[in-house]
Amino acid sequence: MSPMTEEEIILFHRYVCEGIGDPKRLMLLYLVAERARNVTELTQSLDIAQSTVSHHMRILRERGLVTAERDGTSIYYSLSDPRILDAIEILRSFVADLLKERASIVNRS
Amino acid sequence: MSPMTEEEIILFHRYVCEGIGDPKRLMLLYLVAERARNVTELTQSLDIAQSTVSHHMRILRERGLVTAERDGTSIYYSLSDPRILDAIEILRSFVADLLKERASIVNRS
DNA sequence: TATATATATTGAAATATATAGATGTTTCGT
DNA sequence: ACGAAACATCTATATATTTCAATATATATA
Repeated sequence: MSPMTEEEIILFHRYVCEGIGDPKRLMLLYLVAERARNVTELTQSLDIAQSTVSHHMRILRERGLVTAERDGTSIYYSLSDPRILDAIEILRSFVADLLKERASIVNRS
Repeated sequence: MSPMTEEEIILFHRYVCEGIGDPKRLMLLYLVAERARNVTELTQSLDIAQSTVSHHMRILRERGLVTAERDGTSIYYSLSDPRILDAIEILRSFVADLLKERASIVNRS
């Protein structure tokens, strides 16, 4: 739990935070974490333009969060490392508790 | 590890991703995770305008990532939940491995 | 109550990001 | 080699975000 240097922070931000820094990309990460999916499938799941999906997948790929594998004309994306979802799940439990807490504060008034 | 609904993704993004979505805020999180610090201390540590620190702390506070406690004219911020750093540390190890791997690929050429 | 200190808020400028449409590239089948 | 399908890239636009300076607010002290 040693503090990050400023340089490490910059890298961490670029690789991880920018990666998960958009709701659409989070959904894409969950979709490819479930199983490898190609761009067409992802486009259909999210109801956004194909070029937008490609753009997001490029960001995820450049940052090492997903891996791409070609099969014919399709490109299948997968989650590159289980730790990504592990961490997201921890934060997810935090948010769940936080929202519960905030809801109870509202109801108490 | 159940998939998030779209609504949960939106909330998760708002609370966590937007929170850690800036390098300066990441540094601020690490600083207040170490020990409670007031705005003046944080401003000196980061070499940015005081109003900018206040702005970032507001974002962290609104999203429940830090808690604020007044002591006289000062306001001391602390990390609100250890899980936040736990998750960041997991992702940090992922990024460390990723960079090692990419460095070795570069050197191999 | 007046002054100083600490923090928050507002407003404006610069920068970054998401998105879609159009077009380019790659691969496969014919 | 040609056409179709899948994906990537480019360009432009709309929107969001970061930042600082100026100002406001809150607290303590003389």
